[in-house]
Amino acid sequence: MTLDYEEEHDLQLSRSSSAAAISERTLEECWSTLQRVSWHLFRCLFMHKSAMQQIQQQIPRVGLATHGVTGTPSLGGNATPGTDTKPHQCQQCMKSFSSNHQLVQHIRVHTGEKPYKCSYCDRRFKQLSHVQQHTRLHTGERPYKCHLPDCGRAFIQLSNLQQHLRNHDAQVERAKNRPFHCNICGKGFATESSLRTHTSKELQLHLGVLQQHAALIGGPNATSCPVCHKLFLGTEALMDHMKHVHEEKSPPSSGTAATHFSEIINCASGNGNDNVSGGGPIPIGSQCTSESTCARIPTHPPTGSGPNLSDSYLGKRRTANHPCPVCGKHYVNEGSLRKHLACHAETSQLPNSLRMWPCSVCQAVFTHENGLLTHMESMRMDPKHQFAAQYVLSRAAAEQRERESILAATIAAGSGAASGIGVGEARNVLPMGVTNSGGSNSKCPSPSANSECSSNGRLSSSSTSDQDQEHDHDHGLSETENSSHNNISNTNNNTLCANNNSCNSSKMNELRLPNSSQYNMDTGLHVANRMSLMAAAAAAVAASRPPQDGIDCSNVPSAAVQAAVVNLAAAMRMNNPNNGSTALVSHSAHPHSIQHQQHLGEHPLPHHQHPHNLQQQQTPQHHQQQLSHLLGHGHSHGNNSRRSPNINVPSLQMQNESSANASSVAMNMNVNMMRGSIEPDSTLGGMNPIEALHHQQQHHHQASTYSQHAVAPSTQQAHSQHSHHHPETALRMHQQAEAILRSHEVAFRLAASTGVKSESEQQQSIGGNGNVSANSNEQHRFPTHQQEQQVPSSS
DNA sequence: CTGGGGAAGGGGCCC
DNA sequence: AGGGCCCCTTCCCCA
Repeated sequence: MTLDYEEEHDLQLSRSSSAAAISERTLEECWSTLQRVSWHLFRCLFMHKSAMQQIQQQIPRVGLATHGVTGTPSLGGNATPGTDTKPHQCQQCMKSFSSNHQLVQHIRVHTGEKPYKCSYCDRRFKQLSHVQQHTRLHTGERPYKCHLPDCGRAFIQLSNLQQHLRNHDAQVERAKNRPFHCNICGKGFATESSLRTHTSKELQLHLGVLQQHAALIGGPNATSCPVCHKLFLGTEALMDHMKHVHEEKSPPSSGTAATHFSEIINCASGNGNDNVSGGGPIPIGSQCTSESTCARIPTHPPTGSGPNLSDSYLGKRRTANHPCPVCGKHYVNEGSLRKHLACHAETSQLPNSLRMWPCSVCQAVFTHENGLLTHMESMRMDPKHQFAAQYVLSRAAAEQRERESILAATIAAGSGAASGIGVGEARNVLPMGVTNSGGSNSKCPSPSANSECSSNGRLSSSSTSDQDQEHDHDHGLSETENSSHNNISNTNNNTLCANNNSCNSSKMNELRLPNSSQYNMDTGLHVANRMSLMAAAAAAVAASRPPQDGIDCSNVPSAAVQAAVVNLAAAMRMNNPNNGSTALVSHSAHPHSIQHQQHLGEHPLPHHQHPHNLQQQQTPQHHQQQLSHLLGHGHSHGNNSRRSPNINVPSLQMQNESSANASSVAMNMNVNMMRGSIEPDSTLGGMNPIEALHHQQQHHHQASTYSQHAVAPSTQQAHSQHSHHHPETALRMHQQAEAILRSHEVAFRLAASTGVKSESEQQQSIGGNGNVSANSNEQHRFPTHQQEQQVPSSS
């Protein structure tokens, strides 16, 4: 070995003489020489002596090779290290190849030669096959297709397909390794404990969002099931639902949802006391003081501000770096922050001055309607935006027509009312400027307008069963664009969309004067104007009837009282969750109805069954229960004429303050949501004024489909009065509503005693409000001439 | 940060 | 011997 080293040393010394000429060589030659020397040193150290001796014989030739890269083997036929079948060695990297062809190809790695040029672009390649492969980019050829069902992806390179298939396998494998699936989001988990951990978080998230949603549409006592999103009045009913429905139906792995939900409910109740009997809503983002319960419930990442429900959803993909100046919660963008600011009285004015027009598909938020329209116009060819764009743009066009017709109708109606307009005349003006002639549904130019979720681009119909809910969840999450947050938004959207009919009038008001503070006042005036028209029409109805039962004609309700009646009906309609909630839980059957059906031994209705059918099955006791929770005591139910004297007016006073506050919150929060477009009420023809009003108010709710983002804790009343910003204003409105209620008491007594209508007739018209309203609702969704003709005449 | 797809490049093998 | 094909790895980008 020593000899070998000496020999090698001599070799290097002998080269040192030639090294004097290094300066004359190119750097490349130096590098090549260095590589060769290094390689020989390597061989001196690790190879057998005999081999080394052989190498020494070869060294002079190697060392003297000028460029070291030749088409002929420089080391001889079997001198290639490690193998005898690769005689062709690269003199640069000393790699050996079995053929000169391979060596030449390899040498291009060093030389950078790219002899093959793409015929479509300027790219050049070292191998012809690479050019051919690259050419597929230009030709669009994707010869390698995934054979798996529901995939069908195609690839330019086979290796990419193979990798894709491996991904498929990996997904299946992951699914196998994660048999515990979350009932809410569908995610899989390897262990039940991890599922429980996740479920707790998920329930908190959903609970918050859904609670906002529930409060918005169902009043302060309403709450939603985080699993199936059904709406309940009070947590007691919800817990009962969770216990009986999801505990029983759920597989063992998902049964934890109900358990955890109970924990969270108790946790959210504050002190650990069973506050559920109170039926109060769970405070959004409330801090739990019950350590015994909360210790088992994982909390959200420590943001310093407690569980932030919205943040957690949004934060999955984006950074929440827009802090709320009031509570410190962080939001991912300014739009989200704006919406949140409406929650705080201190900043509630701000969002109104910065009202938003969010795209229901992407996260874009615009400060002007034109921005949204432009966005939709530009994105209408985008598959994701296609439906929403069509919907928004068509509605924008409809709104324009609507504004014109409103103006004309208001003028005409005002003059008509002043001169004692008849019912038939009123009919022509009451439906918000849309005459009852023709009967064609001109208000929904978009095919998606009838869909309940078109604003979101998701046109799936509502679902009733829990299975459908799960299905919806699964698909919602399978869409990568639809994060959990979006999923919730969809839920809200579904709910609100189905209630679309009730939102339209306010939406129309909003659209008339969309941007100024004057808008609110004018909105109220416009409402009042409509109310007066309604009252005039109602008065005409009453006047057209002869006095009965010896009632003095002087006691016949005056137009003002009739107006109060109508206004009350409006207030009741707005406040009563039954009207909306039948559709509020659009994607699921009305929970109360289902409960009631279950009590009656009936089967839950299929999801396509219209809500009004469910509503019809509600019991008066059920209404009474709801009345105790909601500001709007009355409901235009068939039995209303009997129950109206029992309206608990004082309770209104009790709830005024909270309702006013809530309404001030909701009004701000819902401005965005209320930006739903108008759907002209062409189907209202043939209704009496009250029916028409109910119908309009249903549209008022329905209009909320337009936007999906704003979900705020609010009362239903606040929802109905969203256009008023100040709590004082809301309070005044409530006081006025109270006065109206009192007037209504009188009016209804009069109406009942005078027999303006038989009870059966009232069930069809007023009392059967649910029926008629729902019919109108259904007409709205599936308008036909026949349906219009089926509307019972009020006179 | 992670997963997935697109694309390029290097090397082996067959004909 | 050389063209062509295939496999594999790696890098980059995007959601």
